[in-house]
Amino acid sequence: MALDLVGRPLAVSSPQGRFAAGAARLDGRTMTSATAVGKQLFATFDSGDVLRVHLGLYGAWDLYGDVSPLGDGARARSSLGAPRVRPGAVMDAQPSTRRLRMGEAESVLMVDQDAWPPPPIGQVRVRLDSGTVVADLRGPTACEVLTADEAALVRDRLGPDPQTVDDVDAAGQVVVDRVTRRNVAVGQLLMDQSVVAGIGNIYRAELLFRARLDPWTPGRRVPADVVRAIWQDWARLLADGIRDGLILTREDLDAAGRAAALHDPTLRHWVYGRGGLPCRVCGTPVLVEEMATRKLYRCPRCQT
DNA sequence: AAAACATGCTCAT
DNA sequence: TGAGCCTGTTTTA
Repeated sequence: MALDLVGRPLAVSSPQGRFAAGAARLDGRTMTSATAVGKQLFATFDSGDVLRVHLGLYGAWDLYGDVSPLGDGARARSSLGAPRVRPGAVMDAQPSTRRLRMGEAESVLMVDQDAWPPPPIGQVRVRLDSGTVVADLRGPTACEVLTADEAALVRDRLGPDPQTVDDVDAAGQVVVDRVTRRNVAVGQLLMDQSVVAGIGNIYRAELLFRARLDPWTPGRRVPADVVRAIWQDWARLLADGIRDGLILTREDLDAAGRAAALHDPTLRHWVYGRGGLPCRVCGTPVLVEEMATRKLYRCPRCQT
C-alpha cells in the first residue's frame, strides 16, 4: 500500500479536520520510505518527519486508484484494516465487485471513473494523494507527525518484530528474557508490545493453544525452550498472515478445509472466538475468560 | 432503533 | 482497574 505512495510528492490533507496541522506539515513532501513495526506504520518523508499511524481496533485505509496488487489501472476502492469493506457495502455507479487474493482480506469496489479524486467516505483523518493513488485513513487510534528522533523513541519502546529484526534467533532470546523474568501471566506478556511486537488477541490465543500452554502461567514458570518455540511460531504465523492477508492459524486443514476457512471465519482458529464450542482436539468446551480487560480463549484440558 | 461488540491503546486513579 | 477514544457491523429489543 504505502509503496504505491513512495517517491512522489503527496498532497496531504485532513478532510475531517482533526489532523489539519499535521497534514499541513507534510503537504507537498515526498514519502521516502514506509515500514511497519508491530502494529504501527512509520512513513518517513524527505523533510525528515515521520508519519506514525496505528489503526487500533477500528482504523482502516481506503485505497483508490492504481493500487498494487490491482495494477490494472482500474479506478478501484479497496481497504486494509478493520473493519473491512465488504462487497456491496458501498454502492456507486459501478456496483460490480470482486475479491482479491484470499477471502475477504481485501475487498474491492469499482468506483465512478468520472469522480476523481473520490469523495471521502466517512470521517477521513488524513488523505494522501499522489495523483494516481489516494489513501484515506479512517478511525485510527494514532495518527501523528514525529521528528526522526521522536519516532526512534517510539520504536525503541517496542519489543522485537520478526519481520524487522536482523536476526530472528537472536531476537528470540530477547523475548525469552523478557518473558521468563516476569511473574506476569504469559498470556498478558505476549500482548505486551514492549515484550514482543505485533501480537494481538487472536494470535495470543492461537499461539498459546498451539504451544499447549496455559495463558495464566507466570512468565518465569515457562521454560525458555517453550518461549523460543512460541517466538518461532509467531514469526511463521505472521509471515503467513502477511502473505495471505488473512489470519488463518490452523495447519490441520486440508485443501478443502482451507478453502472453507477462507469463506468462513469460524473455521480459521483453534480456540479464538470459540467460547463454549468443543475443543477441536479433545472436545472439552473452550473457556472464555477476561485477562486485562480482553477476552481470553483457551482449552482447559489441552493447555497446561 | 438501540445496544452490543470488535484483530487496541492511553491515561488517570 | 476502568473510562475514553473512534468507526462500522451484527445482534437484540
